[in-house]
Amino acid sequence: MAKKVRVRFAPSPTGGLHLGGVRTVLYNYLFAKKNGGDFVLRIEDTDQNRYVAGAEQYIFDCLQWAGLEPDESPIHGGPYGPYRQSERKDLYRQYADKLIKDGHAYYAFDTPEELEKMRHDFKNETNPSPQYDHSVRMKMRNSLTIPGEEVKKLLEEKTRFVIRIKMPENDTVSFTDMIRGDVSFDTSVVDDKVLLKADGMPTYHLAVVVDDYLMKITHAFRGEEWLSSAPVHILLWKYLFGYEHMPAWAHLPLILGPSGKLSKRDGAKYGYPVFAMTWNDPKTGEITEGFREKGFLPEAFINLLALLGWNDGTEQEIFSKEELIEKFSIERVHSGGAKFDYEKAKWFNHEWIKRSDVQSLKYEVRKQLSRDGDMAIDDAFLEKVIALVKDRCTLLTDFYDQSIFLFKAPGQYDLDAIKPKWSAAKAAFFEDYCNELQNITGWNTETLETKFKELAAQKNIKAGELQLPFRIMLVGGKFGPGVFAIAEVLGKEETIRRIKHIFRFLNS
RNA sequence: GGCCCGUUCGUCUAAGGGUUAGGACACCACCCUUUCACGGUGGUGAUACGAGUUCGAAUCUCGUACGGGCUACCA
Repeated sequence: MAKKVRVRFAPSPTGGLHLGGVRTVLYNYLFAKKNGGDFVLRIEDTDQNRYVAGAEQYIFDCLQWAGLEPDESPIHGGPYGPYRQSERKDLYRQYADKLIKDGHAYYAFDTPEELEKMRHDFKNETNPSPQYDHSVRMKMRNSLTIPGEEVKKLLEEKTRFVIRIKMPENDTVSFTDMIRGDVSFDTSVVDDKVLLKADGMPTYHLAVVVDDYLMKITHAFRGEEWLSSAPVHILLWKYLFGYEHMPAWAHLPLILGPSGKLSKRDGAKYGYPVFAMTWNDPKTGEITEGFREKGFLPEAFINLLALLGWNDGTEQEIFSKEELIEKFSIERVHSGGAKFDYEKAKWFNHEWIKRSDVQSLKYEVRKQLSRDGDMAIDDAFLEKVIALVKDRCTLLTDFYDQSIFLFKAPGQYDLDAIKPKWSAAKAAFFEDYCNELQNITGWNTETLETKFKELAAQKNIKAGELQLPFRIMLVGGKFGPGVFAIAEVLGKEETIRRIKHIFRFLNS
């Protein structure tokens, strides 16, 4: 009777959702789907000070865009709600009380000033950042040092207090991480973490354990930055609910920027996006461009994230979401941190655009083309265009530059590319070619090319020398798909019009 | 400083005692194409260092170095 797999992603709504966050979501999601389990989204908004309006909705939107929607969440609902920790506030106190009753936690009345003084007084060469731990707790103002009667009085007077865990002194806490294997900590070196804050809100440490228990979470995946505080959580599980209910842990390697952990703060400065979608910070007014707006396909985004630290053991690199669900295994996640490589990320996107069918790209491409004002675009025509240029687009945004000339005549022409070699003979060629085009039967790439080459041979001009001028006439510059294919899509009337239009410049 | 985690081409990684250490991105060359890409072929390029265990170590052990994370009434 194996328990039903239940996993959760528990972000705090403080800003944009970065690469590492989405990858954590992805691994949770894949693991849940693979094992027929549930994926829950829980909002960890216990810090009023860092709360940012709109961030929660933004996270939902990111998950929706990425196609990683949870089964249970504040908006989807579910049997274990509420899914916002701020709305669960009253739940946590009883667990903190139980810890106190059992001697695993205590009240601490120290003011911020007193804490600061402690850190200052105990600071020295060998201990640059003193902690509130077994070595100092007996020198502080808490229920361990203050007589019971007095503690009672302080509580009755509503003196501000926090509840701290009382870390055992000479114990070893160990657990097996699904990615790293056995990890152990000496409890003497971890501090007496605050579990319940003065405002009555739990800290992450208490909340994560209580909620994982209440929500029947079976597997807990989170970033490696949590590894150091794992002993606190393990102990809390032992004191409160027993190891038999504890989820299996997996601490995911970090995704690194050029120097260290990818930070939410310095998004723009790397030269590539770090957020899934553009984040507009209401506090600073700062706008940080996301992968979606940069022109990434959600399928590609997920694919590249999955492969950042995981592979299926074969040489396959392009995976659909369905394939990922089928092949994913947490044990194959690499344990080392991965530096993010934007070039490779773009390659994934390029591969996905190339493999996407025309239909599925229509919506996005239409959006790109309407960048500078809405355009009436014929559906069938759009399909032809996409088929013609998609292989040369790395980002969705490339569709504009690669194909806008098919919708409106070029704004400028690279005449310098042809003028030096222009001649009366060439001018005559194009004049005759126009006449032939007028009467051509079967307007397609092959016919256009055949006629072009026949005429060139007739006039004794190398066809190659005429192709560049032709390209400039149709495209405006030295880029784009094959000229004859372009002419085919452009159609007879427009092709002739463009040849004649630029013809005038060249003959003058 | 302390604790924890990590370390294979520039980057992401494969290889879980025996391989000419494989692939991908990027880079370079050639081919294709008289545009630019795509594509094709080939190339440069790595087991951090030092000990040990072993017939044999990228792989196991220890030490060193380096990198990262944590060290808040933030998550």
